[in-house]
Amino acid sequence: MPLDTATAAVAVDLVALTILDDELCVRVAKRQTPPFRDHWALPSRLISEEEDLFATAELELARATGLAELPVHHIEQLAAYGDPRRDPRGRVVSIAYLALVAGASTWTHTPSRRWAAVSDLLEQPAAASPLAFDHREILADGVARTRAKLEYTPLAGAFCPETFTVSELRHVYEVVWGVHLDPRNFHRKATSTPGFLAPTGSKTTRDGGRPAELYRTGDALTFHPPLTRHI
Amino acid sequence: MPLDTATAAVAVDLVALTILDDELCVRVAKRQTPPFRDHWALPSRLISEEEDLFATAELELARATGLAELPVHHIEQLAAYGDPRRDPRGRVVSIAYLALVAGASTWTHTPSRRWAAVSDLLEQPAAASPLAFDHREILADGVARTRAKLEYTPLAGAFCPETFTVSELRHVYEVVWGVHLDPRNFHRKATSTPGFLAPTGSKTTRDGGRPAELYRTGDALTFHPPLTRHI
DNA sequence: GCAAAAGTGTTAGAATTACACCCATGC
DNA sequence: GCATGGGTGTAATTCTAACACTTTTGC
Repeated sequence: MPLDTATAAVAVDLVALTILDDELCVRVAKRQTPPFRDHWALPSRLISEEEDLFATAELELARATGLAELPVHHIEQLAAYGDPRRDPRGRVVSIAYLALVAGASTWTHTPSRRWAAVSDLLEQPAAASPLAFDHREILADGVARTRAKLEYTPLAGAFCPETFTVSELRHVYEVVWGVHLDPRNFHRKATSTPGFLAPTGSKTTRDGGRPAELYRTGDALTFHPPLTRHI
Repeated sequence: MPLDTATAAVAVDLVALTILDDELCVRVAKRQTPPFRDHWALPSRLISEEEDLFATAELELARATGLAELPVHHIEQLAAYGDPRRDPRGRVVSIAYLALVAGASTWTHTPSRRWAAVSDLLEQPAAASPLAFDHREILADGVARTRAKLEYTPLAGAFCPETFTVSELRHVYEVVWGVHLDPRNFHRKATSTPGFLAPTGSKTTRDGGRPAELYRTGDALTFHPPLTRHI
């Protein structure tokens, strides 16, 4: 089996999500060159000889967000996309990574890079998508994965600063799932699920009203029974 | 961005699972050539110019099982593996696919291809694994995915023939999860969860005792609340 | 009849849901 | 005081878990 046959360009594409102004947003870059010139695209980089896929995704996250220091974040592999015609220039297999980041803000916006509302990008049918290549499908997969994992993992904390209140965490769920959750029942569920939250002992009044306990993300990988987003 | 830079060999690796003699088994092939000569390896094929990743996995499943006609099965993408040193011959990025198949049997065994018990392959520590490359890790990921998806999808049916009884389905859960389930509660849960089972109207006595209803896999993609494997 | 597996009923406990209600701060 | 959000109590309902019991076949 000679290894110089059947090669392809291999890229890492990034679905970097954050929450901005009560909206789930994704980092996109405007394409400067054909194909899909002036369309928005997910941040992407070809793999180098030394880096593994995960490291490549970390590097691209740092570059794409344009922040000197990466904020709290979570990265995991999403899926591989390898349709022979997904890039008109040739065979490109992309490994998509899903990143959830906190601390994004609109002042990282430039004419060619921004946080775009996911709902705006996905509402168009695939044929009229403002996104280049198959990036609409990749984004949809990333959003679906995120919605699902909030049910049974403490991942929502990745959208919050280092320490956060139960309401701030609930707000993440409400934005990502697009639902309203009962604050009292959510509080009880979050604080009583082992490994969901780690108490810090501090409090804050930044949300107004009575001071709220501050937590860190807990160490559970998954929990049972899960939270439910189904009514 | 010239596309002829940074290419890699791209392969599809297959974690094909089945249930044989009350054991979860995976299809493996003995390597005839270095590296890892005489080790077992997951079925694998380099992508061709025309096929997409899913089609490549289907082709490899047909080849690896050696069956003229593929039995009932389910295939989904598992993950991509791209460590630069995972193959000593050069950079190979593998997209692993997970296949669950029914109707496997020991008469497809040859000296170089067989269904091997997953427990035997995973019980050794990684350093002493009988599996080549990073295939132990890929197999472990595939088994973990399978165990998880049995909780909230009707996927267990993919291990059964076209039509099957509730006990046969329960047997799949017991083997894959390595637990004992109460037949009466399982029966109630399976038959009352919408989309889990589709009645056929037929019965069978092949398991002995009172005739049992035969079902097909239902059309639900996921269900809530899930089955639980936690005690 | 007897063994074996299918399937139903029942009950205690756990989890979810929908609220009423009190608490601690800023103004 | 009063508005605001934080947090606890509680009762109705639903889900789970354990197991007694009945049904329908083969032998």
